[in-house]
Amino acid sequence: MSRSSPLRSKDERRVHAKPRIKQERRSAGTAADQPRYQQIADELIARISAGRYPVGELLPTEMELCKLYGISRSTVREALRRVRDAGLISRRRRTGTKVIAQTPPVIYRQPTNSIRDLLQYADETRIEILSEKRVICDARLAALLECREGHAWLRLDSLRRVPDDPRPICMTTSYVDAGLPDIDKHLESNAGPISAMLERTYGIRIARIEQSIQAIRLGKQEAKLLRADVDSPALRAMRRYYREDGTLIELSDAIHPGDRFTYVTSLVRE
Amino acid sequence: MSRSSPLRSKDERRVHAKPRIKQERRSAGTAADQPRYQQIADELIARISAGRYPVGELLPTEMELCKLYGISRSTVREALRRVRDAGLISRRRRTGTKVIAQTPPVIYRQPTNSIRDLLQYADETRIEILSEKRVICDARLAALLECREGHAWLRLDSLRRVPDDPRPICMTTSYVDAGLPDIDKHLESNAGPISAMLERTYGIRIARIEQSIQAIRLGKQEAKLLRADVDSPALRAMRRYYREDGTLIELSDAIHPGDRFTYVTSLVRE
DNA sequence: CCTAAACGCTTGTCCGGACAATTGGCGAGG
DNA sequence: CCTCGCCAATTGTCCGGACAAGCGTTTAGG
Repeated sequence: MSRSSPLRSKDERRVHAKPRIKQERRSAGTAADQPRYQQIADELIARISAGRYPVGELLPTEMELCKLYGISRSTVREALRRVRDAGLISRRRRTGTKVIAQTPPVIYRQPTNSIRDLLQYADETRIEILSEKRVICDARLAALLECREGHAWLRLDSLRRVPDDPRPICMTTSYVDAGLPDIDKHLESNAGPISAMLERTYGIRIARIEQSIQAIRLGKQEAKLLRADVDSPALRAMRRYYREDGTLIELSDAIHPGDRFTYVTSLVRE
Repeated sequence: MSRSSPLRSKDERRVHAKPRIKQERRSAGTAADQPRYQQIADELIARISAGRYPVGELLPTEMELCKLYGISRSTVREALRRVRDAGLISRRRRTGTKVIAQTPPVIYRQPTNSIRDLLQYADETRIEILSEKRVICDARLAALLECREGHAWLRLDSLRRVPDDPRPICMTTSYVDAGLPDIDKHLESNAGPISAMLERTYGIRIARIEQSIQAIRLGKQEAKLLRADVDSPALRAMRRYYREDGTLIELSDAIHPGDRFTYVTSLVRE
């Protein structure tokens, strides 16, 4: 591909050239009934994938690609946009277009439309608040909540039930930053996930959630609260909710009896 | 906003108008030091969010937006592209631009760059195959593997260890479709995740993964294999791997002793 | 009344051009 | 030798125009 196809003459360009090109492609058997920019994008992706443009190197500049393929800069840019959206290149003014990956990164998306989905509580579950109190971090709690000693949090203990079953499906200990105004009142009147309430009420944007799931053995008190057997297995899901700036805004620690709860996720490839 | 600002005159347009606009915005305190298309996109999103353009209704056509904001069609299209990428509108020729959602869907993405991340096995773990045999589905297995009775699968039992610890971190039972040519040989010589091998070797594209996690009690045999206590809690992670057409291509059922494994996920808001 | 062709509206594709913003690199001056 | 300012290269933004493609709608014909 070292030959540089010359720019088409003005007359050729004046009439929309795409149909002619498509005809060519069709007759050549390539059968690319796609817009030109998509063809270019596919070709660039193929070349990167083949190592023709190695990772770390620069792609030809936009103008060079224009000449190379005999197309306008808009079309080149549209193609490069696709390649960029595929995660293969990054672009910077003056520097140019750098190849950053050889193959599109495999990304599985968790189609979580709400934090509700993450928590997997059906709408009909109900929450029963056991206690709500203000706590000041000692060293241990400060480590858990990633703050300095002395910081104040609101601790909420609760049970969650489904209708018509006296046995709770989980017990949860939640910590919310006590610095939020009227947070105690809002917590009491809140029905759904705390994180959703925080977003709604305070305009906080939860940018990241870290979740860790573990199998544990139920202790005596937990078993009693959950109406389960002592030493029976349980699922412990600890979730940390972070703001955009990386500060922790909420932590919840939920314990589910093993026979009453299964955590299900679905990952869809992008 | 019923007044239709007239298109700027040719002279005004000849000199790039953006700086002037930015100046206006700045002096107005709106402080939108952003490209024009982004401003338009933000405004459209705000209006949709406010119900000014209700869900199900049509947005003004591109040409109408051109006149409304006094900008070119390219800029309008760039703005609409953003709004579409935000998931608020869908566009169709002749029909126009339809509002399909009032607020951007909250999407948390699990930045899983490989199935390795999902499995959370560090690179240094090693697999020890216990047995590998061909099985024919009876009714129970057919239900588990979502196939008809009589279908053949390859069943693989294995342990996974970290170096310098005789206690395995998990035992896994995997089922792979036996219809794949030479699958038994490929399984034996395979080191990493089976799903990755399937993609590599057979060009299979795994489109979806369903994962369910549960807390269970270790049985006698499992405890012995895992060198853990009988009745101690364990995490059971069952994963089903599906192809594009929805057929199951692999199932793996992993059991981790509760004290040796924590399942961690990180969700990042888009 | 029904069907099919023609029409025209709206988005999609592509062009060529102009200037802005950013930034790596070079050269002048200290 | 180092620093600062200028230059030039490259991508970003925006314009105006032309035609294509797809598809409701209308209309002509049966």
